[in-house]
Amino acid sequence: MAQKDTVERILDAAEALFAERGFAETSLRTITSTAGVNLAAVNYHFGSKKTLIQAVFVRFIDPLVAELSEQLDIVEAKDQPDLDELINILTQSIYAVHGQSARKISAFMRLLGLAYTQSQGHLRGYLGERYGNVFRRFVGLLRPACPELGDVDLFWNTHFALGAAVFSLSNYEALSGMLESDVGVSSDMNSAVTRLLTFMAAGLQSRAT
Amino acid sequence: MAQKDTVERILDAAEALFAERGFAETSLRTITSTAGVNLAAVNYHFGSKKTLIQAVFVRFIDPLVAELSEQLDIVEAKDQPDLDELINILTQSIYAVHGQSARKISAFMRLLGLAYTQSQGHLRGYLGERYGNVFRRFVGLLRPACPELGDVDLFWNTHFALGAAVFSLSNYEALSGMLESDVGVSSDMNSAVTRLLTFMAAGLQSRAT
DNA sequence: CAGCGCTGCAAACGTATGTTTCAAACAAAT
DNA sequence: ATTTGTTTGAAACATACGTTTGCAGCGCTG
Repeated sequence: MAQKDTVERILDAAEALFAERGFAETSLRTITSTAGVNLAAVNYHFGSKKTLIQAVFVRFIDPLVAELSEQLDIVEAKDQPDLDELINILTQSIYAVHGQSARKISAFMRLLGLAYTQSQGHLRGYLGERYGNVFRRFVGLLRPACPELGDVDLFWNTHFALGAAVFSLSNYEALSGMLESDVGVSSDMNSAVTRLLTFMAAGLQSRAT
Repeated sequence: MAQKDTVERILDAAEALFAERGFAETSLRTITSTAGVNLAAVNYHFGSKKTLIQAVFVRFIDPLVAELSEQLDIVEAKDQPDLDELINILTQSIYAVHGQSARKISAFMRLLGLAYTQSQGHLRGYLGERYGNVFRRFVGLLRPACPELGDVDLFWNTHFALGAAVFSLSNYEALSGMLESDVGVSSDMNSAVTRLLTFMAAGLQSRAT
């Protein structure tokens, strides 16, 4: 075929549109006309809108956890990695799979945030079941890297850090606009990510008194 | 009237439903039937769904910003407050206005998150115009409390911290469920908030090398 | 009492949504 | 070349949405 497969074109369009507007705000007609395919193609190939949403997530998370899992294999064979190494592994896995462009990373984070907030249960449960073990493996390596933290501290700090990343990067465009108008400084995403990683590392090691 | 005013009942229902499902996922019919009022009442009293959304935000942010502004008046008259004091002022203002129940705080944070993510421009612009000055006042006090940070560091760290708070508290119910099933520890929101504040304080003072 | 402004109600309007249908086009295999 | 299974296409379906309408009830004021 001269042009990409219908299934992939639908997934491409849906991924971009979901990221920028959310699930409910994105109609199948918008998706199919953006993708240049017939309306019925979604229900033919995916069954329903709900399963299309799941397919979008599977396609964009699967390679990431595969990459991350490989990196964890490598690092587990060596000495216990420290916190910076672990954060670096996570960051580099994301870059390796999804690239470094601000738009791509922003969309990635927005979808991640949607998985937590916009799901009426079905999506979060599905993703937790599918990717929970890799996540737990990562936390398992995180534990000895933060020796003074208990399991509860570690759990919360991890999600605080996740929240900082999801929120700031998924709204990166709006925030960098604010930065420009309020502080008068233009920003590039690389430096924002660097600051974010510093913030996360500092926060992750903190412990309530 | 024996029961609350129609306008208030609509706002109550809309606030709760928006918080738990988002804007697009909440229909006017659901709102009005939850509130026990007629469908047309929304358009009669508020004009449209869009302006109802704005009204919900105004009602729940206005008292908070007023309280916070008062506290900033008090603290500005004294010596320069340190970081912990400033964070404490913010936390106590939220508690003072919205109470400390997990459900209320969770709804508060979820709405705050929606204002950033789900707005197609109209809401974020509206809120920025209405509350921007108080926010800038707070950041102005934050600056001397973090003397080694430049304006750009401060801007990003502030939003990282905001993200950590919004993400973790708006998903508090789901996260505490995960904590219970994964770590086997039941959690109360107060201790989670304590940990969050520690995380935020540590992250806020961090600086990229 | 008559008139007026405000609120509540049931019903309808027009539009957009997700989904289904069924025939046509296509590719691959016999 | 014909058949078979798969994929597209245009159209329709049923439902849900935000909004508007017209009327009935109410408490006022003159």
